[in-house]
Amino acid sequence: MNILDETKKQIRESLCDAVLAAELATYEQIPAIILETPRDKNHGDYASNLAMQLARVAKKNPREIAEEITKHFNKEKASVRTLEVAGPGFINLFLDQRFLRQVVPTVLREGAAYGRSNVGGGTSVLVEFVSANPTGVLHLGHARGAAVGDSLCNILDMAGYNVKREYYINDAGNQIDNLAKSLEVRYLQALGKDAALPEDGYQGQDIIDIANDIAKAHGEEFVSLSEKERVDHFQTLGLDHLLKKLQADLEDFRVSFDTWFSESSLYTSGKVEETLETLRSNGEVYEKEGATWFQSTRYGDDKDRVLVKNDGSYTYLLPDIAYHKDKMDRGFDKLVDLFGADHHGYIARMHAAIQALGYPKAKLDFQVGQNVNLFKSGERMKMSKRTGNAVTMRELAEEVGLDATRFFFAMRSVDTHLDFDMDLAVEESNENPVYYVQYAHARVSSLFLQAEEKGVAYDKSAELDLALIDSEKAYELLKKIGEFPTVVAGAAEQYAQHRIPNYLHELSSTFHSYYNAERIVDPGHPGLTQVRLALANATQTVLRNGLNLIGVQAPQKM
RNA sequence: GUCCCAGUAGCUCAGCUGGAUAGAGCAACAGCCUUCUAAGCUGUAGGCCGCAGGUUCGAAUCCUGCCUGGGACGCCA
Repeated sequence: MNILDETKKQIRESLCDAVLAAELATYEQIPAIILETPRDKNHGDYASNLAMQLARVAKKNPREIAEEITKHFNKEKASVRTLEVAGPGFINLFLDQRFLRQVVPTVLREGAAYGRSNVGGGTSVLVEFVSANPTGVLHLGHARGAAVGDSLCNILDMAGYNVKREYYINDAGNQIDNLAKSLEVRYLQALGKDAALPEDGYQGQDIIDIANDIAKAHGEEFVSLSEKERVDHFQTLGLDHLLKKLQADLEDFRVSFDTWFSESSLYTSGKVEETLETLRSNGEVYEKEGATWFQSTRYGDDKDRVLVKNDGSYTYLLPDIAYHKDKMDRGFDKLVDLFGADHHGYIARMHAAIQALGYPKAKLDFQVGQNVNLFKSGERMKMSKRTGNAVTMRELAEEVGLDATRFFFAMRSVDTHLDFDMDLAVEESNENPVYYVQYAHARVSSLFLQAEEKGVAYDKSAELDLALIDSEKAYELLKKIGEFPTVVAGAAEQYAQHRIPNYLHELSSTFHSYYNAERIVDPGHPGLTQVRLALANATQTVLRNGLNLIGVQAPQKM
């Protein structure tokens, strides 16, 4: 429990007590008390609309009610300095801000753990994200998914959820066969033999590179194998290579997964069959026109879906259902799927599927990342996987910088379309908000150096005279720092990772303002210097903790 | 035609599940460095919150209908 939340809770209780004392309503009649943070400082630190909500019950006008509540309110207990009745009946509460000073020792004590809360209550969550087809390159959309998903997981973790990250590998089906065949052809070509790429084969240079490597290492070793053996072999080799590359790309993007789940393992373990049988015995499927259909319309889908085609093979949906069944059976309290807008039609059918299997719909949440458009030299870059023309995740990070890329993706709500202007990000990089936040962090480090040079080095174990903190700017900063755990908790509950960058920007702004208003390192006043450095240190800790959540570095120097 | 997302300052976006005079960054304008990092600070200007109804004490926020832009609607994945 953090200081701000505790104070708010205390205020709510005091308001409740005041209503009862004034005999305005019974306990049962009192609604959930909402404390707003007014935009305008003249309206206090918090404002409550309680009087307006009680107008009906008490049969009095809201202003009158507000006056009554104010009269019976216990100010000392709730750290409230004054109360005012304003507007149509708002009760504005002005805090005795001195309680905020406790934020400093709290942050210094908790350090990297400051911001943790237990709103998650240990709920286990499996977040699946990226899950790009291994035969393609990670492009912009995946970069967004990777940045958002990873940030979200970090946030969930800090808010007391038990998080696991998973990548679902589509290593079964046509695309992989195709990969194997393409690789085989390139291998034969590398050996100077005559072979033609299948019509829908993979054109990419990476396939050629892999084939050349294999040819170099193994020579003609595989030529004598039967075609089937050869293709199988190339499938394993190719996949292995692609996965390693994928993993490396993601690691370099500061994203790592707890599990890499193989689609083909669902076939070998018999889980695909098993899922189909379960659906069948639950009476959720029927046969029509030689195919097997899942009656997803029962659960609100637009139309029924084919699971087994009339040639006997499975559609992508069946293994995907089996995959979600497997995830459910692994005992997670919650599953989160994060993917691109092009798969949004998938939501209804997957929700239908898990219900048909007997799991509650609410256990599976979806986050849909809207499209990313890349602009370069004022022109929109067309995305194309096949021609290899798209800007890849790696290229983007290299050109723009990893910190800026991650911050940029994290700062936008996932469900908005995103225009990524590379020229702006590269050429005018100092205008990127990430630098503003990092600068605040580096500035604090610089303060410590200054203090040392001037003989008033920051002493972490020094006794702090917190009473020396007593300015409006300092209180604003303290309040902002105090909000951090609540911001993290809210971001977790709403899957709103973008609130973290926004918060960090606000915190930085508050700090820069404080920095300009008060001289922190002042050799003439060692005690004051210590307190102010402690406040700066607390700020820096929060900046660092927040940047960690979104995978951005916190530099000591810029 | 159906479904999803978006529409808020010139541009890019916030707006904490319904609150008071709608915010930030960039761009524009005016100030602030012999003193801790000017990648900073202070101030000014800039708005029919797509449009029209509805719900109520109160709507950018919730409901309905339209308009515009993006995406999805396969026995592809």
